[in-house]
Amino acid sequence: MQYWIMKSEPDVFSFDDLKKRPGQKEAWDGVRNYQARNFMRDQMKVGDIVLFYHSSCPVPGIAGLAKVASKSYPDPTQFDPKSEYYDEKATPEKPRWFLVDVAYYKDIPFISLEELKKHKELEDMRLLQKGNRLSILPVSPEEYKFIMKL
DNA sequence: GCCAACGTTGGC
DNA sequence: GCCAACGTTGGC
Repeated sequence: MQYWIMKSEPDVFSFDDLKKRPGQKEAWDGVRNYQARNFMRDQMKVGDIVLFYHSSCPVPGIAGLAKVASKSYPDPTQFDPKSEYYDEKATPEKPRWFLVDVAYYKDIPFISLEELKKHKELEDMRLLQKGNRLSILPVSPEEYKFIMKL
């Protein structure tokens, strides 16, 4: 079992939005970065815990907990010419982009980025590294435990 | 295979 | 809206 951070812009899709979805579940589509794709395709397992992170907003931070709710499968938006995520080089026979379903797991008090930065124990977190732009990142068990005690 | 140009991310 | 960081693209 692994831990992850998945970023989303709350204006586009927030943790509350996830809770309101049918089955409180959503396909994490639109990821178009190979490293992030590889995490979903190769490493995520059903039941992995996801820190749902709000980015590009007035107060960035961890908004709640979710779980990986499916194995990885091809992102259907890559085949849809009308989608903004359409990829003309992808075919159903040779899909390029993969995703997993993510399901609501648990409410926690909001933990801001500012708060995370205060703790020496978290200074090596990939999320906090300078220049990090990946929308999906692994979180170590130690980091997860520490964050849950904040 | 190099690398410059360009685009995107995301905090501030 | 700015800008640093970094990924991707495409010419050579």
